[in-house]
Amino acid sequence: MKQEMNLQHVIFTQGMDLDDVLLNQVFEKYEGKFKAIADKKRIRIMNIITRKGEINVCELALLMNMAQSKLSYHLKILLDANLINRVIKGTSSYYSLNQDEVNHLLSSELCCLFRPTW
Amino acid sequence: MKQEMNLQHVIFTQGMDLDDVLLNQVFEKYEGKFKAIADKKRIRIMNIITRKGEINVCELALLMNMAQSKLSYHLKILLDANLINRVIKGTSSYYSLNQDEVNHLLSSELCCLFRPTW
DNA sequence: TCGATACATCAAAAAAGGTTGATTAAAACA
DNA sequence: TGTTTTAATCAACCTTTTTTGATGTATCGA
Repeated sequence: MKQEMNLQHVIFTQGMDLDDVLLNQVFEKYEGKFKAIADKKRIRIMNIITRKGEINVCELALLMNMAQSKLSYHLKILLDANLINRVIKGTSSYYSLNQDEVNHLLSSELCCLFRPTW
Repeated sequence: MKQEMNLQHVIFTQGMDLDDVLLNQVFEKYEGKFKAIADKKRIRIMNIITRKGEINVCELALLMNMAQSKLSYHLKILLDANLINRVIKGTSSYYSLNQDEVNHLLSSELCCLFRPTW
């Protein structure tokens, strides 16, 4: 998912000026964030995390009615996109929303879906 | 991409209360919009359209350095998600940004990428 | 009417993403 | 130390999305 600075990238960026290269990096950054959020299961996960404030995989699996491995897969995608945070306590992983990141990404209306105050 | 009101859907929504069903519809709606924008080529298309105000496929193909059929494919995805508008003039299709939709979806910072005033 | 232009659409192939069940690893506790 | 709990990871499989090159359709000008 994440674009490496590989040969293809180098070839692609030849003949582009600096502005274009920088702009392209911005596009790639947002592509990653939007890909993470572009899934109704993951939107629902974020919504539940928001309402619970903090939740572990076990409890989330029950609420989502979803197998643990599948959940871990989706949580990793959200975590890699920096949309959620993880804190490990004992054998459990507790996840919470990265409110700042979400606020900087989504419209204020949309953020309602991911705000504890409702 | 678009979820139909099929048997699976009906089974899925059994045992959920009305709030859950409605919330799920919201999640599906945003899944669609985010999927459309979760691609750096399409983000770049939107950015170019924004700066040009209005542009046809031919000119866009030159600027993007992209085959016409591929471009039509991506434009259709953005159009279906209601993120851009199309007006047909003669044999040409002119595309422009759906500013309202974008504003309701993205943070004001992010909207900068899709505002003519820069 | 006969090309030429502009664009959408199609079917097949390739690439990316998601699911599944099993395995691994680390902490907790008897 | 042996067992249980929690969650991450893996490989095989399946599904969805994207690319490709070709074809279809409508408009325009000669």
